[in-house]
Amino acid sequence: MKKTIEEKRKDVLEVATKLFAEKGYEATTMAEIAKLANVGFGTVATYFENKENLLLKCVEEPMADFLEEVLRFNTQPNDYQEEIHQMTLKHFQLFSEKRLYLLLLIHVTSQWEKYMKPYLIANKAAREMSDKFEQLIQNGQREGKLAEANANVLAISYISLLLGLFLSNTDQFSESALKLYAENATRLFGLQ
Amino acid sequence: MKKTIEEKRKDVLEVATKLFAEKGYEATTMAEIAKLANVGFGTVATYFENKENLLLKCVEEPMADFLEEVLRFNTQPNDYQEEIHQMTLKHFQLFSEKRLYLLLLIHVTSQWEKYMKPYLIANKAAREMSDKFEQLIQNGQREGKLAEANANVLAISYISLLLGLFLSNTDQFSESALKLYAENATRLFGLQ
Amino acid sequence: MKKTIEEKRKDVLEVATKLFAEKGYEATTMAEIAKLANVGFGTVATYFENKENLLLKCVEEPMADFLEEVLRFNTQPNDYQEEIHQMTLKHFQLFSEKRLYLLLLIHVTSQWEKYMKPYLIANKAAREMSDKFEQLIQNGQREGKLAEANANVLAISYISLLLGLFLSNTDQFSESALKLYAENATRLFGLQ
Amino acid sequence: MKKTIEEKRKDVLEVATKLFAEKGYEATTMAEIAKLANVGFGTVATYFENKENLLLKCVEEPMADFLEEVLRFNTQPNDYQEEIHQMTLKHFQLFSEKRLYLLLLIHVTSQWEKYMKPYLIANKAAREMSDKFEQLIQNGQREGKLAEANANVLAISYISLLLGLFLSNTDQFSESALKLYAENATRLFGLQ
DNA sequence: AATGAATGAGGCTTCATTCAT
DNA sequence: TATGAATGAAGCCTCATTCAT
Repeated sequence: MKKTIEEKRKDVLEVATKLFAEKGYEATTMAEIAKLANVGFGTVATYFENKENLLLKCVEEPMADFLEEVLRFNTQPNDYQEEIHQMTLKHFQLFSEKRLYLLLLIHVTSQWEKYMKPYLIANKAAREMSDKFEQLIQNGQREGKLAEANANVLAISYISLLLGLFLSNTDQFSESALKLYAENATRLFGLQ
Repeated sequence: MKKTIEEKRKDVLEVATKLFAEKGYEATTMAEIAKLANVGFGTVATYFENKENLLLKCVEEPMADFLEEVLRFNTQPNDYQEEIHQMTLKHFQLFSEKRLYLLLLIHVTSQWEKYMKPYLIANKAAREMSDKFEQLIQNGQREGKLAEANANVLAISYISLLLGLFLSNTDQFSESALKLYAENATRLFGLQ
Repeated sequence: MKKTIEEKRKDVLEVATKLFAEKGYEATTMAEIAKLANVGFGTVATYFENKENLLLKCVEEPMADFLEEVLRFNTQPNDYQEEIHQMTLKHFQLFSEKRLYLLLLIHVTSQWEKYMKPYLIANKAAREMSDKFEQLIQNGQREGKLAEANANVLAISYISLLLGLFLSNTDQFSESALKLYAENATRLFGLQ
Repeated sequence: MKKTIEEKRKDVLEVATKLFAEKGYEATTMAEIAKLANVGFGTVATYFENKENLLLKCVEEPMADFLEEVLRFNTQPNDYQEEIHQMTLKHFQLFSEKRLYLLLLIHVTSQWEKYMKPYLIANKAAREMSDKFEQLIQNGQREGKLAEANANVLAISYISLLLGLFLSNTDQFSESALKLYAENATRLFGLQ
């Protein structure tokens, strides 16, 4: 039973993302990607032109869905406590699930001069997140529901906490552990 | 005026740390390190045997001092509010100052299978930090001064926030910005 | 008109054998082999993995045919005089023709600790030769046709004479010279 | 108790000869020689200028004594049988003892284009040996004591047998084994 | 005289890319 | 369209040599 082109292309992207994230871009070879994706290694070149472009696609293509999920919260909820609880839990679950993708984003970010195009994509997304968090925070502060901290600082701290947690821990978190971390994070916002 | 061996060795270590952190281990060439450190490139090999060992020394040698500074806080202070305020400010300043070193630690951690020896060093340090933070938190909780969260979760969240902040932001923070972030972080502990 | 893979592989092996034999393994560069074999120098790596393995193949692959030719004599002939005359002539011609291969064998033998795998192959062949010569000698002695020397000593002396002649003389022997040396060697066996 | 310069120089030469012979010229490092000779490695350069010249001295200096010993036989003896018996035994003992030196000579001979100067020395010696053997043989033939073979062929065969034996056998021969081989070799001359 | 720190040329190897099938 | 044989650029490392002490 042969796979469609679209399926094979996706296999390659997934394998590449995993390897780029775990071993780094330079240390990952095209041959290794091809092998783990069960395609001939000329095929990878056919699909993605070259290695650099493959990295770009690894960063680019999942971004829309990822960002959409991250930003799926209400900046003017009736109940800030409830909204933020749900949001943090969602984020911790999502970031845990997409850990490899985040690792990849950090890689391209920390070497932004080399990976300019992927970096710009990652950076734009980070700003969008930060902006929407700020809105939520400012709205909550205006209604006296959230701590009176600098909204930008708080937003960036929140993102940093999320990233730092999944980047510096190599092993998976259980569902219950994620819940604990999510609840803990709400304190940043001045809740509880 | 010639530099001593010790000075040149230190130059090499500093340059290597910077490049490994910014560009990644694989993407950094020995020739580049040598050039920026103003030594012939056989000299790097003379000092450090090989690239892998150079990485190890970059991680290993600064660790003792770094760890000592990070752990320089009192786990049973009279005034928890004051102690934690000072501690967080100290940590944000220190992590900002040692940003490159932290980047390097994250690199080896995120690819721990490849960089086993450096990873073990980084990991041991992380556990020591986490342990001492936990002690502080548990003591504070026993006296009713800190939030009743799981101490381990809180400690790891605090470290994650610190790491995440300096890893995902490529530019320097001003002294006043650091102060804001530090104060903001105290909320994690349930202060203010 | 393009060469087949098999032809190119053989070209590389021949060039490598020649250079390894004439200049020594260490002094021969992969680039030199590739150039003389008219292939790109990555190609040599594609065919043979690495230099060490190339040496192994140079020793290994021609051995079966070579050994078969060397051992093509009758250990119980009717006419020992005739058989040994023909055998020695054959051997001197063969060793002259395969001079480069023999040089290579001596190289790996004289540095056996470094070239373990090729050495074992060469050594096994040497023992097979020696064994079959001994049989011939013992049979001839039993029938009173050959000198009453220690058979093992005689066999090894014969091989040594063959090897020594072609190793220590850098230039080619003419057909008539070979005949002279061959006849001369029969005296070792106590003939004539 | 410090060694004299002359003693240290000799140590270096001996170590170098051993290593050049066993591992080959290219595979032997100056550092290794210096270490085994218990001198600093700049010292080797001070004594011998450079590696190439060290090789030359390894070949050159022992040659006079060696040649003198090899040529110490009478080309017009009263008893050819006796003289040749004694000569062969002497040669087999000497070549066994100087096996490393002979290996070295073969090395430089088989790569004569690279090691021109050492090669010329070795070659000149070989011709001197061959010439004196020829004289002995021709004299013996004239008196009807030796086989009527081509004297040059016989001389070269004899040298070849000696060289081949010690080059292709990696292990030491016992005194009694040497005696067997020596006696066996006399048959080449038509004795016994 | 003796040493070894510093150096960079050159080799082996890896690997992204090209191209003919 | 999919493949992998062929290629050579570039990196790490080894090591002979130089030179200041």
